[in-house]
Amino acid sequence: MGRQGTTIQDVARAAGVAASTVSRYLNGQLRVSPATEAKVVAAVSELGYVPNAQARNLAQRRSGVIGFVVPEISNPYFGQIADYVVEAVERHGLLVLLCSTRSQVVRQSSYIELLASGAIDGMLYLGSFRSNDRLAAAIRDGLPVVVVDEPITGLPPVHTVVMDDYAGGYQATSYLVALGHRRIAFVSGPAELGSVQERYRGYSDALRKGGIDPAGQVSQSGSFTEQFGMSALPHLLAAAEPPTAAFVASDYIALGVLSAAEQHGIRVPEDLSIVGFDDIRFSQYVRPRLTTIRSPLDQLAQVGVELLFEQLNDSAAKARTEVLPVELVIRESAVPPAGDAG
Amino acid sequence: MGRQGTTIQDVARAAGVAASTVSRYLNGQLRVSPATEAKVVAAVSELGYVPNAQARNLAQRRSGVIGFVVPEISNPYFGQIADYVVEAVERHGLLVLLCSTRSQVVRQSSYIELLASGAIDGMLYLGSFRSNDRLAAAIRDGLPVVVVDEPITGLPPVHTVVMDDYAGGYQATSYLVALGHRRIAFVSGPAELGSVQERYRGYSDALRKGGIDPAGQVSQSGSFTEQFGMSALPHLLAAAEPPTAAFVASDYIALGVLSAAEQHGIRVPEDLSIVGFDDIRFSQYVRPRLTTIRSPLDQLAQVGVELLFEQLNDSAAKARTEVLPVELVIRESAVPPAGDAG
DNA sequence: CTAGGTTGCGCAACCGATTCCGTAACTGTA
DNA sequence: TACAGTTACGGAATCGGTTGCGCAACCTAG
Repeated sequence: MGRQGTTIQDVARAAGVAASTVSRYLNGQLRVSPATEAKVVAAVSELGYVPNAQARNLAQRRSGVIGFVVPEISNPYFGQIADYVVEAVERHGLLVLLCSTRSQVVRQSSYIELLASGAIDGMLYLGSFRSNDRLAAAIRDGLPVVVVDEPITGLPPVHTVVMDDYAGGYQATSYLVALGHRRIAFVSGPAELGSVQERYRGYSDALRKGGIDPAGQVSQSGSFTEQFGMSALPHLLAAAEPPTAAFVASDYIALGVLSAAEQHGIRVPEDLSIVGFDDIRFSQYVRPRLTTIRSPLDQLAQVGVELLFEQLNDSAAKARTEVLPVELVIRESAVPPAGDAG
Repeated sequence: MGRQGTTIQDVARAAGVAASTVSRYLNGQLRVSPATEAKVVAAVSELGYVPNAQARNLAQRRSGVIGFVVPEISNPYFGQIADYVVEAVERHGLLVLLCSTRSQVVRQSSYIELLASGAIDGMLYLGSFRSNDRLAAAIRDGLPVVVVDEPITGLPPVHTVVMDDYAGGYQATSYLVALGHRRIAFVSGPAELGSVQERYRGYSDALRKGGIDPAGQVSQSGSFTEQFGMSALPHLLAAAEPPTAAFVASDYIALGVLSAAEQHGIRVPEDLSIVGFDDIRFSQYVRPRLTTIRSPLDQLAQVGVELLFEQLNDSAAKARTEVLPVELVIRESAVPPAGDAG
């Protein structure tokens, strides 16, 4: 596999031709005589020659590989996006290298540096931090980059693809308001994230539209984990007037809330209605099945990859932002409040 | 970021020294005079120099990167392993590049070739096929490889880490037998996989130990998906004497079975007891909570990485196989059969 | 039969680092 | 003061490919 040093020179020697001939023939840039072709083919297969990708990349200044940086590949939400990205990129004939930074800035920077220093032709970036200097530097140096799912600040203009978090928040909350709820909690991930803020804006606007003051509602923000969901529920219950519904802007958190509710003897949806966000794969397997906002992960990946290739082909393309529509999926976890005809 | 050609030569020129001096200084292999140091440091930071990884790898014949090839990164089971691998490798100071082949042989080969041709120092491989020629070739060429989770045939001797699938099958089935079940179905993934076969062996032996003939039981094999689980349930019910329990050797499949059971009006565990396999993150959020076999993913990753570094440090180390113990986790999805005192 | 245009292929420079080898300047000892 | 032993650094080869340029040998047309 090229590791033990079967080089193009070895092949050339074995075939009795020049290395340049082997190279050009292998890259289809040269028609050779049948005799030469036979000798080269024989030498290649006999020696088991595979070109060294590093050397090729170095000489060609391209690699045929796209990098995708992601906070935590074990999170199925990101994992799903990753596979969609892989699929979309491979349709273009390139390969994808995935980097899981496990949400550590220092790792993020290491991986960005690794990828940006010649290993890839372009990068998709999904970050869980507001900004990243290394990323900014890579973009300034001309690396084609598309930011997906979570907007990043402090960057040169860059293609961006995000979900319509505002609309999602608005739809979810409007639905609860329409069911008759007046005390609707907001539970979500890190408050500093742009996506969380947008969901909250949507939530607030929907509340106001229904004549409800957002300021009077209980609101919790933490991390996108079941654990946080479990710890958030008691805070909701502790309110003077506990909410009858919650917009839990992440299905993972919602899973935790569901689990904690059962432990606390709170029935969902009878005592507490819940609308989630993302429609992860498992939302339809929990009981009650989760009413949630569906984020189009496949589109996120596809559009992101398209924008990246656009940039690859025309590096002067000016940066733009695509906002993907989301959709309310009605299942069983939200109903009219108790004592209400709905 | 090295993309627009800030080379070590540029730095050398700006600092008024030779490229070799810059290189040695940057790699800490040379003490330089304070004056030189100052000039180099200034030049590096002013030009924003970052070494080209390809060139470095080429010259050093090492990359500081480990590759991990996985069938489907969107599958949280694999995603979880991936993050554990990343963590373990990073403790050694190296980085990890992930490749999701989406279970296609041709992709697998592409990625193996990409990685093996100089991009990485070693590889962890998790395959969903019985064998892979490219992998075999890479190993023969001296690439350090550790096979994890699923044994692969047709390979040169290679370090391998797997779960104790046999013991898992045995424990799960013994538990059901002990509860009083006599008709216990077996449902699992691709029959050609070694892990599935081992689980079946454990299942059969436990049955025989309980005086039950495995041949008389209904058995279904398909893919590791919820969909397959949903389609498998009707086949169990169609039997002349439907089973009162099922050993579903994958939690994903079990989720599907659970879902289908509800649609068919079958109560779990009252009408049908279920024991799963893997203890995925969501097994505790479904209702009933899944009784299952816990696979130690963290250990799988750790041991795999240790074996890999062992090989990296001593390429003559002889291949060995580690089998990791699994554990029965008792929750709610399995109870004694109806009309039985237990 | 020769001028001009292919076709097939080799030579050598180059991609951007690392590293072996060598040398000038400096330091310490006799 | 001369000599050996550092110390600081430069030159050039090398890693394994790609590619611009050039040159025979062959083919076609006049």
